[in-house]
Amino acid sequence: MRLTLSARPPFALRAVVQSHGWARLAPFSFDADHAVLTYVDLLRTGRVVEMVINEAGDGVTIEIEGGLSEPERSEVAAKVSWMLRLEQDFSVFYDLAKDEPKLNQVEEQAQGRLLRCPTLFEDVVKTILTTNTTWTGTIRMVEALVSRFGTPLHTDPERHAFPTPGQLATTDEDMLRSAARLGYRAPYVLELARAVASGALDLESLKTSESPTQDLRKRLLAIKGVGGYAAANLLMLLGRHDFVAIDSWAVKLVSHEWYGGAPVGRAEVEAAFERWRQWKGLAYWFWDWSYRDQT
DNA sequence: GGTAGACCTGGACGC
DNA sequence: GCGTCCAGGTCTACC
Repeated sequence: MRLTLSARPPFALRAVVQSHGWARLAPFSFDADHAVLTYVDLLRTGRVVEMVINEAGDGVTIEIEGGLSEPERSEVAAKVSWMLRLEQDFSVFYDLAKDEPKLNQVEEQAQGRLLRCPTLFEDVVKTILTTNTTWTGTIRMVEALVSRFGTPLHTDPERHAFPTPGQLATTDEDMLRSAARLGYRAPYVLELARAVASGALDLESLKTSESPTQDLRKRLLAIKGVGGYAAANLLMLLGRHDFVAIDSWAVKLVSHEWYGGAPVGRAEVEAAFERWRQWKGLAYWFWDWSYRDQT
């Protein structure tokens, strides 16, 4: 079965996929040669499907093996639209970026959309697994979580959907430490999964919340394992770009760009992008750091 | 509000 | 092959 979805222009699937590393984390995969994004998902009906997403016309097509019921079609369309931010409008950011040489490429290259997972739960777990580790460590931990706890794809049992909060809630800390090698992050992921599974934490409601960004930030910071860096990243995924996700790399880049390599702190990173106000997160994200491979 | 130390893993390095 | 050191954010305890 094939679904077709249109996107608000400008749109480029490759730009969304390459916006950050999520496409390299299971159950995503990306065929760079053919620009095909795939994602294995557990639908509400209990069926596991592989979404094969291609750019086509002014949007994307989604191919799924076999037929889909009408509720399943609606669910797939809504999830892909959310994951790729097909409807998001970046025109204000593009107008601001036109006069900045380090950002004037963003509209032409259709940058602005950041790939995200279908649930905020999955985005939060993955973000926690990016903290205090290397990128290869994150890939390894996510792969272990998915393969060990996720529901397998019927047509390819080697591939699995991302585990639901309920699936993770029934495990224990020792299992997360030994089977997925999450280390000290294990209790954070377990506590989050149990809170969401029990209904004590309605994480998904944040996706449509109209609360001020500061309020959303406070709610994210209340999650164990989510600090300033993780909260800023998650706000970006929620479409709120008011904060820069300051990690050691951000500090290094800002030091090199504005301070001649001298040591700087969080305040200097914030100050460097202050003029971009509600777009400062995106301005940092898509700043032309082309010299960085030399740093 | 600011700071120090612990948390855990894997990679780099020296022997 | 083994041991040591280090990088990576967040939490807790303490001032």
